Amino acid sequence: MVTSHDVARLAGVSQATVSRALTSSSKIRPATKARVLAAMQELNYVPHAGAQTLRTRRSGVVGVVVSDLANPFYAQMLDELTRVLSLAGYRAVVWNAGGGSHADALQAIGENAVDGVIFTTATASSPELLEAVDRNRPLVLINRDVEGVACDRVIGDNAAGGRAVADFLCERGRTEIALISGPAEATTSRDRTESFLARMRERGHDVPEHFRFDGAFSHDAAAQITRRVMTREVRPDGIFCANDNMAFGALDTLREFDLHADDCYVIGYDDVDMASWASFSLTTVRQPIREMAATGGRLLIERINDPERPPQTVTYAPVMIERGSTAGAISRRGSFPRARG
Amino acid sequence: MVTSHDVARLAGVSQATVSRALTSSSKIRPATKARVLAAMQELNYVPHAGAQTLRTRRSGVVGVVVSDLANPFYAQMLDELTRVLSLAGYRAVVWNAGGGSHADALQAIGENAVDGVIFTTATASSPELLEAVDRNRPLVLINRDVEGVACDRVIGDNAAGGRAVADFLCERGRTEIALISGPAEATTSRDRTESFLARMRERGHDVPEHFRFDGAFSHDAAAQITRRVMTREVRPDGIFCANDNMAFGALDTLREFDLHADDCYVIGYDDVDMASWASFSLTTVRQPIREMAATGGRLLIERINDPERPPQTVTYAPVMIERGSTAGAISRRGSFPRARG
DNA sequence: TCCATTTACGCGAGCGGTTGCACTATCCCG
DNA sequence: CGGGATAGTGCAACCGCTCGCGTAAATGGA
Repeated sequence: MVTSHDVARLAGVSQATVSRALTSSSKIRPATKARVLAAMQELNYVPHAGAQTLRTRRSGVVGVVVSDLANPFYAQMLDELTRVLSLAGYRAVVWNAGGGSHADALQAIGENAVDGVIFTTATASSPELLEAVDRNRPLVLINRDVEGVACDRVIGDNAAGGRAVADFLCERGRTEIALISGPAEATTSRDRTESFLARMRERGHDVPEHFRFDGAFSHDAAAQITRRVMTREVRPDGIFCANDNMAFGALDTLREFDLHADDCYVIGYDDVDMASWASFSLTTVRQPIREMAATGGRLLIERINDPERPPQTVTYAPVMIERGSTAGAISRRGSFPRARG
Repeated sequence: MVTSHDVARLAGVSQATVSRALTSSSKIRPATKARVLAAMQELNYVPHAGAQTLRTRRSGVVGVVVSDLANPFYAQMLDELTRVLSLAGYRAVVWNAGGGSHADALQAIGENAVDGVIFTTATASSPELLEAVDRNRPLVLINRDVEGVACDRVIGDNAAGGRAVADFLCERGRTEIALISGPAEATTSRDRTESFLARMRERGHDVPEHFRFDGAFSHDAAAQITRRVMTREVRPDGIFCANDNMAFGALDTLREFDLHADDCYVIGYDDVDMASWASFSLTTVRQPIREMAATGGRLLIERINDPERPPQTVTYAPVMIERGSTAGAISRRGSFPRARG
């Protein structure tokens, strides 16, 4: 391995000067800097990241915690995050879902392996998280509102989104609605569904227990639930899914049964890219995923550079996007269910 | 920040002994180890990753280069990779696509910031890559066959897959085929399409120039191309897309036009999760994505632990998966949801 | 031309761990 | 009960880089 000493020897300067040629802050004569850089080039010198981290307490790495990359919402989020972070000169290490990824990420920040962490997972608080916040670790929560925790976050107004869906459905005369929510721990799902239910109740169209389901944010679970509910005696004329991924599952099942928007509206949440594909044409509530990701990245970097900055919360207003899955006349067109297995 | 010295003081041992309590290899009396661990616990001690890397020349991090997380193929690949790597005690840093990500990743390995790199991008060779291989850096290529480069790789037999598609189509009597290939640099696309074209020619059904397109692995580009080709005087009765993502685009357009498998088969490549969704029901060539990812992870770790191990190539045989997008006998049904532009 | 001021570079002390070596305490066996 | 082997711990030298301090060189003004 070639070190700064080797470069120094070749360039005829001290090792410290080699270091100065790298850190733009320190003063060095242009001529010598050029000589050093030439020597680096010749030797193919690359500074040792670990050594730099050890001295500077900066790793140039940030952690990103996602919960399921098979879910396009997280994939798009990560896509944008890696993009903006690398533009800002940071690398991104990714923790994927399951089990201990939160604790792992917080441990990594303790190890000085990462300069900060972005959580995109929608689960609630945890002792480790609170402790990390207490220690003033640079943390950003995207799409996850933990009350009373002083840290940066960027969120969509899920409660407003849920109400918008209720209003939309009622105004179209669809009031027999099935609700497929996400996992109980996910605050995003809770906010969306609770405000949805409250608004439906306000409007006099309470959603009965037997029309409420937990789809765990999963395509297959939602498809299954839809199958169950659409083969019942009393069927809904609309389904609200707490995210797009589940809505795709619902649409898949309806398509199997040869059912249409006429028969049953489907509404999702997030507006991932696929929602606009012709095969789905999904009515949904738009969250500006890429913008939220970019903002999250920005907030984290600002905080890394200024740990004393007061925490900020950036909120995005939801926007109903109307597409084919809620198009068509209000009246039902019979002839169902007709399952194909 | 609490260091091993602090722990040593509290536990009444030397700093070196604290270190020994961490590295399982070194000998230490169980009693003292327990005392040290207790002290660590009390002080919330976490070893400094950078310092460890500096001494041991191991970072416990591996790099993963992907080219587009909005493409579910890469998302699933990364999903599995992060899973197996974290199981093996490694963190994963992700480079995303565009421009310099290859060079960045190879630089990171030079910085000792990562112990190895997995490339999942299907582009051809590059000088930097060859140099890194020369230096015996731990590298694994997934889904990317660079000839004459001595490094580990895991690939699907793309040529066999392309031929299988040609045979499948011809045996069904579909011979007016449009081909939507990936970007020219992608060896995977080249292998699939060239062998496909060769086999079609062998069978006496040459694919004319005006039925060959470059869809750049992109959903929207493929949708666009399909729109163009299906509004011509002479239309194909089948479309072979070099990956599933483009096939979804083709299906979307066919659906807009209210066309069905009767009118035009669609075949993709990869068999991502979505391909089996009822809305697509896409006939495709299966690559065992998750298994390939797991194998790639394993190969990299083996090589990190034994740099002298001769490079291995693991090849997976392709499997045609037949679904609705090539089910000719099924009668037309009304399209749902009906697209509204 | 000479002195005061600025600028550029070398020196060396760490950053927080790991590990070879030396030393002591302990053990086993005759 | 004594001597050699062994296990457990401390000491100190690094790993490669950054940066404060001090000095030599360069600069500017009179």
